[in-house]
Amino acid sequence: VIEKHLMKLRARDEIGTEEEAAIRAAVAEVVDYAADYTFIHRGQELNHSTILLDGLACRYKDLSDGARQISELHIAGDFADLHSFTLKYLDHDMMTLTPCRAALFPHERLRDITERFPHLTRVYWFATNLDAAIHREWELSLGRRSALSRTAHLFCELHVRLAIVGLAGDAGYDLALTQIDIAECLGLTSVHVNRMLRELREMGLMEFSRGRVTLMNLEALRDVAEFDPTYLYLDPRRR
Amino acid sequence: VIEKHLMKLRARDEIGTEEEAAIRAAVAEVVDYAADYTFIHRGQELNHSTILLDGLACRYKDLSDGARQISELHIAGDFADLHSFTLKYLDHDMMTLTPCRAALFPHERLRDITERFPHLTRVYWFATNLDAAIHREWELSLGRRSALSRTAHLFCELHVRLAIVGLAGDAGYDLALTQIDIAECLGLTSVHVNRMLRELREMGLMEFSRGRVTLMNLEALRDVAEFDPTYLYLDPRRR
DNA sequence: CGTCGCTTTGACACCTCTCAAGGGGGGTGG
DNA sequence: CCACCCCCCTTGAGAGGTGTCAAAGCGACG
Repeated sequence: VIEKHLMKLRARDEIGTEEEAAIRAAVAEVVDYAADYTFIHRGQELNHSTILLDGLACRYKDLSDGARQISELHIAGDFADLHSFTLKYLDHDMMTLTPCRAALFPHERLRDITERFPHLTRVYWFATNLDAAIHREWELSLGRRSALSRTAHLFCELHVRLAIVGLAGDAGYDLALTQIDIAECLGLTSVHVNRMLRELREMGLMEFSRGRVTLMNLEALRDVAEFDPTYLYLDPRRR
Repeated sequence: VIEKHLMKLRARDEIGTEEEAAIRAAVAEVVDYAADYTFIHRGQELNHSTILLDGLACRYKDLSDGARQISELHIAGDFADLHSFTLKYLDHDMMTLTPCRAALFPHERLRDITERFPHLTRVYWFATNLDAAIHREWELSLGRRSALSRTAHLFCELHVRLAIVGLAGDAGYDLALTQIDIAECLGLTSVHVNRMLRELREMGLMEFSRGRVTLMNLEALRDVAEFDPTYLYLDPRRR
């Protein structure tokens, strides 16, 4: 069930067979969530972490006027809340955006892994640091990129991340998000996201329609976004 | 030399005497950097991490037109680039904003710690997750808070973080930043930061002048910022 | 005591938001 | 099977928040 998770880990480091066995053994339960279901509430005490097997989920925070900011999107294979292992409770909510299947990983077994597998511990530590790197890139987008560039950047990031787990090709990828969801990632309104998508389409770069992203000119799209995949750490110089 | 670092760790967890000794023993060297010195370049291979002993530093990324976004500020006691231990190279630059003193921590000794001290390993893993939590809060600021609220929020965060290491009191704190630096944290121009600071001053909330923050009405400032310190994880429910 | 960088202020431009209205598609119930 | 309905998408017009440009003031340092 966790093949995509292993694909993601192996894109950055080697995972031995004993380590793989330990990961597989740590899965306690597989659960299904409906779309738009908040499966972790801020402040809630947690004793397990969640690997996303299928579907799209996100971390988000909001303000008193209801404005919501998604701080990261999660795709199949992501350890969506691995950080809860050391944090014990989260500062944000986690929500599904589409129907999702997930594997639950008790913290107790993670702790076991940290005491028996130092290398695997570093691999998982790395995974949470990768989430932080994505946060930093989004801070750059939110703070300094124009709405058009920021929109292009999100689709470039998802293209790379989905390709790692076999869910994207050169032509494009499926992405069951609404323009409202995208607006909440980008710090824009859905009205403006709509205008930016139209502009990207009229520029001949990409199209997003009915849950499908069609890449018409990836290179030009990356230029608009100033997309540099360094922050996704696919160049494994480690160990 | 690392007293502030220990204060920061102990604000969130217990550190035993053996662990403290291991930390002290891991410091290889103490160095001084001038202000505005980029001490880590993106992509550069790293074999040590840096604890900030004194001064202010930051992580930043920039775009081709020169626009710069600071993704996190670091104060005395912070392990500024602990994440480089698992990442091996960084996706961003690190720069001093004031003259700084720093302790260098070879990755080799950190690896040693991860193999001998599972609890301390989790403490340091937690520390990198805390940085990610700060990134998420900044994403919320950059994406959804107004310029005024965002400005207020930064000063609330620094007040809490500096107080943990004994560098802030109820009256205020020293902060040797320029309005340009603040603008680069907030995704604004320095001109607009200046206007927001004037507004906060005229509202009787706080004043920032010549490297000194004076808190005139902290409660009201926090209201404007919608500041909730949960994301700084000062409520230790763990272990 | 001059210089250079930072701060402060004003006027104006522009990017993105707000508000509003109509269109479309898929699911659900009759 | 059809019709309705509810989201979501799309587009336009106008408002407003923040950026740009410019100039003067201030302060620290050599």
